[in-house]
Amino acid sequence: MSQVGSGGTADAHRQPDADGTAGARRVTLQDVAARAGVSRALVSIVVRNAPGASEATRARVMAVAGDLGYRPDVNARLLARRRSRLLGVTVQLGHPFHADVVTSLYDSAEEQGYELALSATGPGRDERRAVDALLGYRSEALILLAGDAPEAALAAVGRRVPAVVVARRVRSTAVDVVRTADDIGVRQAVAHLVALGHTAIAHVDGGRAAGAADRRHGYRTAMRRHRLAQRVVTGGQSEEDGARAGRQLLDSGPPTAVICYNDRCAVGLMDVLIRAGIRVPEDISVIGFDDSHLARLSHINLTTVAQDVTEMAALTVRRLVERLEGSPAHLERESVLPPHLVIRGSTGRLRPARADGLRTS
Amino acid sequence: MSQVGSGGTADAHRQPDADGTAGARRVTLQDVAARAGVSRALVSIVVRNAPGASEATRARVMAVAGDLGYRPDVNARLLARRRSRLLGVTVQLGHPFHADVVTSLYDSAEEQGYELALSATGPGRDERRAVDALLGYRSEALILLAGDAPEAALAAVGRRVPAVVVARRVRSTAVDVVRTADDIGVRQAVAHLVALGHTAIAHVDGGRAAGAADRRHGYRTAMRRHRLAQRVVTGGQSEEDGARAGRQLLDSGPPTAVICYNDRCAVGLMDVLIRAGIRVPEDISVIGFDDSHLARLSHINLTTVAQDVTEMAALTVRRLVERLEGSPAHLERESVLPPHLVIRGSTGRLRPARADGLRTS
DNA sequence: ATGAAAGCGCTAACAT
DNA sequence: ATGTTAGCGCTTTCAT
Repeated sequence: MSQVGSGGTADAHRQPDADGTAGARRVTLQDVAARAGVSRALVSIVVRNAPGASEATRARVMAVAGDLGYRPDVNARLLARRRSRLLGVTVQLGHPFHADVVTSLYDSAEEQGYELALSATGPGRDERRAVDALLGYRSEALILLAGDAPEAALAAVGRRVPAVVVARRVRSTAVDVVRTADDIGVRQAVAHLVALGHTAIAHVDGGRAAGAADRRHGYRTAMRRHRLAQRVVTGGQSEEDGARAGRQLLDSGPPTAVICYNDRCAVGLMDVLIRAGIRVPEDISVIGFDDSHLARLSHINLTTVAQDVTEMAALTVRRLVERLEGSPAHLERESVLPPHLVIRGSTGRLRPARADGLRTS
Repeated sequence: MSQVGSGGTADAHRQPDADGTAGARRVTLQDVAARAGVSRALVSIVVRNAPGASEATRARVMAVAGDLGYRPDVNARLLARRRSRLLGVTVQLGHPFHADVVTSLYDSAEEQGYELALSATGPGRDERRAVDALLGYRSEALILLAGDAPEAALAAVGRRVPAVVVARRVRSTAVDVVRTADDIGVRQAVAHLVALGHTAIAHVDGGRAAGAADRRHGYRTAMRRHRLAQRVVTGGQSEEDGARAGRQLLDSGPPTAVICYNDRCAVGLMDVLIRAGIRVPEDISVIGFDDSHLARLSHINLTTVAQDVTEMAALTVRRLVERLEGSPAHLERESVLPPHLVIRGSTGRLRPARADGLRTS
């Protein structure tokens, strides 16, 4: 209550610019203890809501703490505690799927009484750097989401601390893996398209991206089973990659349906196609992967293979916690979750005759 | 010394799953010191690369540290140091502009010898929570990027620790602000369109989002100056908002040019327009804001108002460092950076006659 | 129920 | 150049 505005009991009210420098001395446990007339240990008990303090003291201490604007120092806490209860996460900034996963991770972690430490990868900052930072923060375990470290590096990490690699296949047994059955997802996508009457189904793959090999394999297998001609175009994980593939498809005569490595790729592809006058889904059906928020946008309305993000996050955290707390219920290192197809508006029944093909501007 | 582990130089090589639980005991300074036969202080000096150790010792200690896989504990370091040199950042995951800013912040911070702590906001996790986490980590100063906290809360934060709000206007003098001259950006956009012959220029605004009011105001002012009729449509900061606005524009007869609150909004709008058979830029010109990587995608190729992200990041960090280190060169609390228009392919000269308008499907 | 004391892993004077 | 000694802010036995 006292924290909101400018008034209150005023200790917290400071003038950072009065002296130019903002010597914001931290309010410590000691301060609270002194003011409340008790020992630090007792204050510790109270603020942690641990047993061992009378209601009266509890109330008084809490009041003082609030008054002073006391905020526990997480670091000191970690240092003093045997355990840090910190889970480190490497994430690729600006990647919708990662954003979704992290959001779920926050929930799962909190549920289990753990905190999350984030470290971003990006241009000039690879997963290795991110991992180093996380380890330096005393993360007890790592969640590798960024996906751009070589397998050997991942294995090395797994040998130091419990780690789970999310949404990526890894051979090494040094790390746990929680991923989606990518091949099955693509298989479902193919089946859906076949049921709609499509036969000319292309796959814009993800190149060397996480899961790309499996998705490609799933496509090949499914097409073979349906006795259909395969057509794989090199794509990638970004919109730009999808756009490039789209242009290539345009040049070489587009199929009637495309399954893309992921939603971002599909969006890039669709953009190029639509700008060329090809209608989705009337002229061509498009399927993405991830069911990220991109796919759900009303105007995109993309049929896509959904990964069960919530379950992946929950499983990831549970797995790590089990390892950390020594109750290895799961002995297998790999969990493969089934995906499911979310049918939206970007796929449709094959029209006997193509409307008008390209509209030459 | 007996604690080092299982002997040999291969101490770092562990089998986390041998016993089910991964009791990964940390390698401490003490361990290295014992093994190298020197004091902890000396090891500390060496690993920090601080002056006060002979080359010989330095080499030996480093070798041992490498052998043991020693990794300094950032927390303990922070706790022991007078200063933490940690800058906390609230960021909205999955927001392209934020991703760009954070990337630059990492660079600027490193340059100044500071580290970044990230805390994400998202569904079920507001900026307040993120700030709490950051403060708990002992951040010496805060960089508020997420932008969804009420002003009063921001002011409260600024009163506790040096803070700069990025890319958002704030009245309170309790926080520093580094932002772009949003109104000027939009003014440049209008000028560009007018030069191309446009007169029916609409603005899809950002509602209550950061900077939206200024951009709206810039639009109104510019249009008034050019003696053009104003048309403001409610938008928002996401693709979805842009799409909605696009549909509205479609219903009520589209203008010949649109200036959007940001790139994401512009992309959503364009998608809807293009799907309706309207060509960009032949039939309608579209301008975004931010020059995020979205705008640079080859198929989007969006004319947009660029914010100087690099400079914003540098300024933000410098400002904070100045306050922290007591050299308040800048007394003003607010820095407003000039934006500049990046002309790409989504804007073009007005065609005298409209091609064919909507293509009724 | 409360307090005293011993660390957690590190840095920073201050000796030597 | 190297070692000693205090802490940093907190948790945790162990007494009282």
